[in-house]
Amino acid sequence: MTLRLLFEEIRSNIQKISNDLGYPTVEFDISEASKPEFGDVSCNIGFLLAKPLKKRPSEISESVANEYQKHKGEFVSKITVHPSGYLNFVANYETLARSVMQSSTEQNYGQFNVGNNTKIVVEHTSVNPNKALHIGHVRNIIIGDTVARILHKACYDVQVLNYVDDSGLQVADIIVGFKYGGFAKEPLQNQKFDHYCGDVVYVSITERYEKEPSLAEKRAIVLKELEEGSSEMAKFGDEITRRVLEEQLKTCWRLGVTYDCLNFESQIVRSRLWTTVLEKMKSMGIIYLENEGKNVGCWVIKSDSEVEEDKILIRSNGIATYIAKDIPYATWKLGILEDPFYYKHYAMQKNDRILWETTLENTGTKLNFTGDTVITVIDSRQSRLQKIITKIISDFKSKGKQYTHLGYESVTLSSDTAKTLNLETGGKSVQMSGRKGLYVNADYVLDILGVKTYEEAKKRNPELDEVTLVKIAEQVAVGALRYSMIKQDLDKIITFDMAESLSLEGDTGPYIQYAHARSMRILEKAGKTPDFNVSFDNLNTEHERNLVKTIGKFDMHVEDSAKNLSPKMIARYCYDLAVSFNSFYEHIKVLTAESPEMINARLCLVWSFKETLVKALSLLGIDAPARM
RNA sequence: GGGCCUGUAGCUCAGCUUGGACAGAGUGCUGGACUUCUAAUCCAGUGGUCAAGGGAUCGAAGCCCUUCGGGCCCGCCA
Repeated sequence: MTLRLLFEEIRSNIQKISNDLGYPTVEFDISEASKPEFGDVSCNIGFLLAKPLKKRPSEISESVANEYQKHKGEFVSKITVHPSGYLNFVANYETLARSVMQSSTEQNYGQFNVGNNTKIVVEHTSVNPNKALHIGHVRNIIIGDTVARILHKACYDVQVLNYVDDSGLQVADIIVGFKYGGFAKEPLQNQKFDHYCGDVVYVSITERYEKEPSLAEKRAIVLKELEEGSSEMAKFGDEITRRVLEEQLKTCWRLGVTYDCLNFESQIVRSRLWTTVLEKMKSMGIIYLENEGKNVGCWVIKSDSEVEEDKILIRSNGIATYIAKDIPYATWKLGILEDPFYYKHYAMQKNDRILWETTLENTGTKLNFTGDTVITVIDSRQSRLQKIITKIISDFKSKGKQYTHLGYESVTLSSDTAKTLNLETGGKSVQMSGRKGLYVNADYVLDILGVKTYEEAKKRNPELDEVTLVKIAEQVAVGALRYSMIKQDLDKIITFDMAESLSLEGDTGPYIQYAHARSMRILEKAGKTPDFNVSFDNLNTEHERNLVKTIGKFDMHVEDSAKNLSPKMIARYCYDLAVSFNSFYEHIKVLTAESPEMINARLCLVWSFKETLVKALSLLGIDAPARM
């Protein structure tokens, strides 16, 4: 097992001692010591009892320590009291090392049961299928994918959805471009179709609306025809959006992201879901038909507060608004209503994960992609709308169902990067805009990163063949991008700078991957599998102990990360693990250690590290190449 | 006007949920370490009134209040 055992042992012993001494019950903390010289684990019980017992914290800690000395347990070797009042513990490293290292070789090491196999749905990506994915979408995708991976590790039964908004205005725009704007259906050269639609057709056509009112009129007509499912226009729209989607998904797969099911908005609109939900909301009195005032003739959600406006769900012309389309989808995700869809196979993804799509045609296949908890990953500019949806869902009072909006701040472009897109911002960063062509495509970033990582890998490993080098370069490029999107807090804006994103040193994905490559090299050169059935008494330098401890913390970080829906905690852990290893690597020789026993023990440690890092990195969707 | 987020080293950020021991990284800058398991590395130095003020507490970067700065959202757009 892991460091968790050490913590739990100390906790239960102190609880018992405190009871035996007749102390009042307090919620004391067992935490990692803040500095190595204090030991490994600290307890603050002295501070908490100081007031009720009218004694100095150190005095109380002293009494507890005296009792503790009598039966130290399996994992503690030393107890000390710091003058400040803290009660500090030093681990029994031999026991700890054996315990940690043996469990680290298990297949499911790091797993921790938070979810109890509860069904949970994560929806992310959900990009309009009229353009390529840009760096802002990547943050959404990587957060969603990482959270899904972590929840899976924390024993949730996870399904991942991607909502395809194929019936909106943005789609109409590119259709106008093809039908009336004079754009050829095929891009020139080898341009990806999604890049063509977004970078060329979409940007130009929105620019032309201003000068050509006739085009803008066409848009309204196209939009209307798109919503009528059987029209020629709808068929054409379907063909185009599917081609864009296909290209978008290639980018997602390139990033190591996979899904379980694609939901098409057009189908939700045409299905009976919408009318059912509408009736339900009407009958429950959640929405009202406005008889007077500026919203006359609209179905609205009444606002609770004075200052907030009522929210219109159905316009006076009978057409639903943007937010209205999200409500039936939310109920579908939670499985509140009967599922109107059939399912068909869309694609086979890596690791044999099948990607399904919804369909209204009777394929005979019924599947279930719903969950008791739904997590919708959307940037926090949508917080207001998401709050309304959450409220409506909770009004439905379906037992045990929970709708959660996982928000995050947006990605902006640095002033320098904006300048390369011909926008002078005067040193300020700027919000991206698909409409204005102000964005950096994900594929482009990966390509540029790939060139750099390829050159590096080739320089370091001239003997490797081309195919291997290209693969390593791509893995490192993806690692760099994914890590940069996840290491920061969700509430912090990421200012994307092209030049800066090419720096691969320090707190980056490649730094962590490099630690793995180093460990692999040692194991490779050792030429044998280490024997774990030995004593690890000899691993007694600070570097070795520190590495053992860090390895042993994996499951605690999985638990925290899952409970807080905080992917950065795992990023942080991967970095800490790599730092521990690199420090070990620089100071401790493995293959040239003084005795065969020492070599074996250190090889075990390297092996444990490697196994743990690979598992932790896989939660971030980052591959760990053996060479780089 | 209302709501959400944010302010910690020159720059980018951890730490804040759950208050406690001298406030940590990366980057930058200065210097050092490759005939050695890959230097995408390591080691040392440099660098901070934790935006400001007040409050409760034995104790605040953290909790509460006020103020100031920055971002975002408040449409019969999506």
